[in-house]
Amino acid sequence: MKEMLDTFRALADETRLRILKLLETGELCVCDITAALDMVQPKVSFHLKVLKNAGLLRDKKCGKWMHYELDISHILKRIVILTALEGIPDDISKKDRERLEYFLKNKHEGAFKDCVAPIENNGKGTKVK
Amino acid sequence: MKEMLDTFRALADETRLRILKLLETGELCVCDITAALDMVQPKVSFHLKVLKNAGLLRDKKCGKWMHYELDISHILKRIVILTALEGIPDDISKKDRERLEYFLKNKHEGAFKDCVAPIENNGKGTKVK
DNA sequence: AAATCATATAAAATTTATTTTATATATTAT
DNA sequence: ATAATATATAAAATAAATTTTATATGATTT
Repeated sequence: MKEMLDTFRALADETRLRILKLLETGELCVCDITAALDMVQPKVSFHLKVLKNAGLLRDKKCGKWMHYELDISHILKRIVILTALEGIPDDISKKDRERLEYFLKNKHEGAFKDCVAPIENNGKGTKVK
Repeated sequence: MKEMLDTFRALADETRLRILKLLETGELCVCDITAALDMVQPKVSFHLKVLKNAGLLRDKKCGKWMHYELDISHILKRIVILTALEGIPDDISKKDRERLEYFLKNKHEGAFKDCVAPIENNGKGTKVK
């Protein structure tokens, strides 16, 4: 039951649903998401951590950036995620995506160049070194 | 998004998942659920209200009893409910059901005799008279 | 090597959710 | 009519989650 609860708790927040929606089309770094949602960075990091601990996201280090992406390894989680994404109306997620596109245009080049292997998630929010 | 969030928030609680699991096999009154979960009645009423406001339950008055049952009218909700129920391990829900069976055996007869039509749910927790 | 950038985390402040306790209302039983 | 039962709700107490603010760490650029 614990894992189930973590999943539902992770999905029970507007900010986190918006993050999942943004990641629908592929991985993004924290600053991308921060720009898209127009929020302060520690807040975004907090929510990313909740999603990661629930097993809904995976992260990987890319130079000084940390990339996050959906983890749809379990069919159960996938159903829940898709159900969640289905319910997000266009007017909110559209604005998020517009801010993201604008940010990406002005973003310094050289990003994405030296990504390392995904960091394993031990389910407790602490990285395995 | 509001409705989606209400649904996930409603599912993000162990007590409420246990209630949904109990209602899987049919409607029950508040005292049945209270006995099964071994909790105080106002607590159970509180959680029933959360579930009802999220549109996951319907209620109907049966004499002095108030019966609650799953509302699986929307396919989306149904998927989420089923996903939730799937994840509840047997050892917890089995105990709940044992207490329920015991309570039902000793319950005064005459229940279920004069149920009235389901009370309409306006989505805000207040009954439509 | 110093400055800058991206991110995480810790602590405090705030908000939201849950639980408890007491009580009110309606229904049924005596 | 009175007592007992089933439930809801309100208020207070408690607990949990979120947000803010400040700061630390590691990577990159200059």
